[in-house]
Amino acid sequence: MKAKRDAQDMELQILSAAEKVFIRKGRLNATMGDIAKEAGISRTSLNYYFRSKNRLFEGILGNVLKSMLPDIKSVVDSDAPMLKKFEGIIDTYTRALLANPSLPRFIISEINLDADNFIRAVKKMLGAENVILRLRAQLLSEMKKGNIRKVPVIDLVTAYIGLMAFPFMAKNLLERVFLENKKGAFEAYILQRRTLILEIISGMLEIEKPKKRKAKK
Amino acid sequence: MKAKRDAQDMELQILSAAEKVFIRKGRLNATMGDIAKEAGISRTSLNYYFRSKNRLFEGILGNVLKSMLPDIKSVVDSDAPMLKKFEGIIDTYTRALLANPSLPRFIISEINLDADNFIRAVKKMLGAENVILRLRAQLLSEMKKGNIRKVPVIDLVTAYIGLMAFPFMAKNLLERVFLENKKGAFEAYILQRRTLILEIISGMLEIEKPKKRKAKK
DNA sequence: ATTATGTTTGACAATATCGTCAAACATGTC
DNA sequence: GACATGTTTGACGATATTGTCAAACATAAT
Repeated sequence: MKAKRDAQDMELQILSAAEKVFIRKGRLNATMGDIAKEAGISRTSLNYYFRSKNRLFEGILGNVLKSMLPDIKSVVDSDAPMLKKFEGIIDTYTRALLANPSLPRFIISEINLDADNFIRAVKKMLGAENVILRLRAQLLSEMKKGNIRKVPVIDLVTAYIGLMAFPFMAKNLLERVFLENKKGAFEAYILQRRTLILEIISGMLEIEKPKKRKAKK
Repeated sequence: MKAKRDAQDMELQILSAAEKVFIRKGRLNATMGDIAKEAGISRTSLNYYFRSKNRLFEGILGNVLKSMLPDIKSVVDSDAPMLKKFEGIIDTYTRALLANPSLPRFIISEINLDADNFIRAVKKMLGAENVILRLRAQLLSEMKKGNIRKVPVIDLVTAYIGLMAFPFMAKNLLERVFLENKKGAFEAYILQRRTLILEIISGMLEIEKPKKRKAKK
């Protein structure tokens, strides 16, 4: 028979192209033509490998989630203090997002198209040894021990992701309004920003009482 | 002639419907059919009022930006201390976003479709008495006076908007993962969250030195 | 009632995209 | 070389969307 090797290569090539296009334009806006062009084949040939757009999307969803969940195992499972872990996590995600700046937008778009499917896929990806759950358990344990302040996990999650992801979603705006369209300025800002994020997370977890502030009814 | 009244009403009705649909589904994904249905008229009739989808979109862009820039003039121009102002701004935006939860997603989508047009439209909307610039000037002045810490404005902007907008973009996810799909839980969380955001912004602006933290090369 | 003006609609052509098919093509195997 | 198997492509029909037109409709002024 013909080169089975080539076929596998082509599949990978297509998946890679599809990943790029899907992430860049979103599931609905990306067309099979776009993907075929990106992969350097005809649209019909693309359909030969993946009978439909949905099939193709299913095919890449796992890969995309993998880049969304970079490897933070070693950090989480280390015995460094919690804040050191966050430093490592922030570093890892910063690198992952710089390599894939459209990822946050893609994920938000997917969450709003089909949240259930998204959650299912993430759970499947995390598998049995769920790093996120482990991190959560560590946080709760440290809170109980009084080593860090008791903060609702949802607050940590929304603060961390919001701070981390927002600049990427608004990249085009930030570059124009604050960074004078200078090449490399965005990456520099993102790298520099790690300190800010870490400080904010630290502030949330610090054991000292929050400043006096009257609750608002 | 025929009722000019009705025509104006219909235009408003259409603009309102278009606003809803555009914000909900984004500019590209919203179809003229969707909007016509939402407005309760035929698609052809919609084309009678707005010759094309782009015209219609231009028509609503101003309105949308208005809800994106709620009235914070009274707060900014008051002589309250800076942190009090932020409290007011956070309150105002919380209300605006709860009334329009899809707005952040829409804006991010627009920024990525045509950032220049977006910026142009915002500037036009803000006009001569640009509240945002005034707030910025106040911030810089207070920093100079030493009343608040010297923080790059871009850091304040990305932190504030990221913290403010992210939960709305991930609403579907948060409701499922953290809020057990309880009705009203999201709104309650958002309201409660104002305190967290204010604390973080306060932390950024507080005059005391940032905690010891070695810069990362 | 007739007319003029403004409004609504169904039908149409143009375009874009999707998924399928049969035919052409390439490359190993005999 | 002939065949079989895997790959690529052009062409097609189906569907969705857009913008336009002429015809139907409604209402106010005469």
